[in-house]
Amino acid sequence: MVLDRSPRLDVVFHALAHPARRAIIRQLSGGECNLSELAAPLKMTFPAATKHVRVLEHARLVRRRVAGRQHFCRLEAAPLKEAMLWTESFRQSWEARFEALDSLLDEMSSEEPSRARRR
Amino acid sequence: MVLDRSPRLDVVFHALAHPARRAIIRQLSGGECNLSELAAPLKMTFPAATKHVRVLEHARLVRRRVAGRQHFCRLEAAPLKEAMLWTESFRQSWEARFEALDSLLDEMSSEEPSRARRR
DNA sequence: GGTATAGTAAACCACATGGTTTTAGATCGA
DNA sequence: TCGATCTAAAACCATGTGGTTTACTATACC
Repeated sequence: MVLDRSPRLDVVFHALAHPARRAIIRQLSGGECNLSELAAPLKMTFPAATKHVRVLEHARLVRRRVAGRQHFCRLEAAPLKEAMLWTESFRQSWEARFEALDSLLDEMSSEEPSRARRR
Repeated sequence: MVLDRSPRLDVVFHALAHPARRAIIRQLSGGECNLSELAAPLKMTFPAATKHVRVLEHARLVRRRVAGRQHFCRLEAAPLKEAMLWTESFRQSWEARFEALDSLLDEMSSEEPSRARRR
């Protein structure tokens, strides 16, 4: 059972609530990147971008590996899974309204992984 | 395809990032409630609680129906579905790390709806 | 009509968030 | 060693968030 009163869910959902952080997650889903690579596509200064990475780390959605002067980041799926479980816990009571979800997910699953990427 | 740069995802994830608002959603998953019923279990003043309801309305997660002096609220599944679709868009690239999710979801689906409620 | 009830609105407060600029430190390569 | 590169850290600022108290409006009930 996933509890509503969960500080972890607080920070995970908050981390997902900013487009720049979702873009970072999207980019990291293609593989490890260092901070400069992550900051480059974002329309903000480097310090601002690294602050967003810190928020993602705090939510344990991103893990950092230091190699010399470069800091490589990679995704961590577990917290996202926890967030999905919370959402999924309503499936029973919302079954009728969720009826179209399964077919949509099936569509996406049948797509090529590369087609599922954006930009 | 679900875009990272989506104001709707911003407000939906932000709405989900507070335990009081998740508790409201949880309560509404059991059926329509008026504002007093929603505010009662929350450890805050009534105006604070109704502000949270407004945030949920702004995210279109909650719809309001006015009947006399009472305002009844009910859940709206669509935005939550959109949030789940964004998360699901990583399933392909994270397949290995998501491997345990399906079985967990199956477990939950086999539970009674009433057992899936909390508190 | 008068009173209790359901909810709104506004003013206010402390603190968090998201951004900037500037300064500084560590490491790599020539 | 020296300069370029990668990142951190700090100070600062505007705005947003989450909460309160107080005052008000509108509806229901006796």
